[in-house]
Amino acid sequence: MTYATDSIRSACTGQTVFQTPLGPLLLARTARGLAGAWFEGQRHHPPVIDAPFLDGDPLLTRVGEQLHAYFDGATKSFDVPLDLQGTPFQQAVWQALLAIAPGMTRSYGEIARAVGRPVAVRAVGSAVGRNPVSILVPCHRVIGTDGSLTGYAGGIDRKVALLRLEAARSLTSAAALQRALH
Amino acid sequence: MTYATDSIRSACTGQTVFQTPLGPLLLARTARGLAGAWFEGQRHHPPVIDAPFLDGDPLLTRVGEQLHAYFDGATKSFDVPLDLQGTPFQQAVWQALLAIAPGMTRSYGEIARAVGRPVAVRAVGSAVGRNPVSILVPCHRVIGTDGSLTGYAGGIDRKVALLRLEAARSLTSAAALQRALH
DNA sequence: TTCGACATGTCCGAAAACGGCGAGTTTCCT
DNA sequence: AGGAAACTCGCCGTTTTCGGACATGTCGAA
Repeated sequence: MTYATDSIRSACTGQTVFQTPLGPLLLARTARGLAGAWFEGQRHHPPVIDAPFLDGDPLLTRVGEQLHAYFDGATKSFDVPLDLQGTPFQQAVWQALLAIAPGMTRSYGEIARAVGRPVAVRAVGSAVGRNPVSILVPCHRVIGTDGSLTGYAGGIDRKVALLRLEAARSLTSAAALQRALH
Repeated sequence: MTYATDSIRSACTGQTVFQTPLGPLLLARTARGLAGAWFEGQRHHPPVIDAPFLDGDPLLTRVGEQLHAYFDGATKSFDVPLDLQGTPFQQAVWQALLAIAPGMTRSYGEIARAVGRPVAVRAVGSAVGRNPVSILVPCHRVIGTDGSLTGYAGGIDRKVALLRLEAARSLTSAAALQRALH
């Protein structure tokens, strides 16, 4: 059975679209928490979510508010229950992402070591790329060891924008930004 | 005793040939309705029909008119009494075919489930292939689950032509056409 | 009577392909 | 000499693809 993609599609109980400065963001929830946040046209974006569009859903509304504050620069952290659907390995990786503080970055190798699979670097790359909840699970804070941005399911441009927004100040990310901006 | 073929051959009271854009179509009737419509050289085409060739038969004439309208794109549905000779299983399958609306397609598995024999998929394939009344009983609207056209007693080309004529718009049939046309 | 051939679909295991990497080497510039 | 870019290759979880086995009704041929 296919883990993430299919199980998300069927488990969701509601969805809505939130407008961000980086384009529309599709939010999807399950009974237990936020399960998806994909940019329009994002890679690995589920084609369809089998769930009704909700306008006044408390959880989704709260996510919207926090996203608003985030893009305003008022805050950099989120506080909503997440329901991340994925394989055990993916879960571990995504949890590791949640431990990266705003303004900081980690390399794929560091994440690999953090989850106890020091050599599974490339697999970490895959898992990071399949993060179902953009922004809140900060997959954009993972960059190459040499500081290159390497990739982002929503497009490198959005990755740059998010890192700039968080005013990343660590040495590596400074170098990364420099590279990304030429 | 052999079911369909023989019983059709002997029960028929008249026949005629109708010219279509896809080649000559042999029409055969019984006392109760249209019993056969085979393309030239079609698989399972009865070698000979023991019935006189009729020119002015009301039923056959009516079928001809409706076929004319069908190939002109003026209509996609037919309204003539059918007398389908076959086993109970075949009857059930052919009835299921009649329930497929023009422009839609079904998979062999869906038909199998529709007749209450979810695992008799392969038998459904046989039964569909032995449909005695081409076009009016829309066996051309049955395709593989993966969208492949798989087969047609009158030749895949004719199946493609019929589906195109009906401007099938469902996703599966779109994929099917794409495959068929390479 | 028996047997084989069909206009398929599902399930399962195996194998191959595919990445949001990184370390090491080579190449090609000052 | 140095050092940055280009290239190679191994790493690994996940996904996709592929092949085989099985189930089913009917008909024609041995």
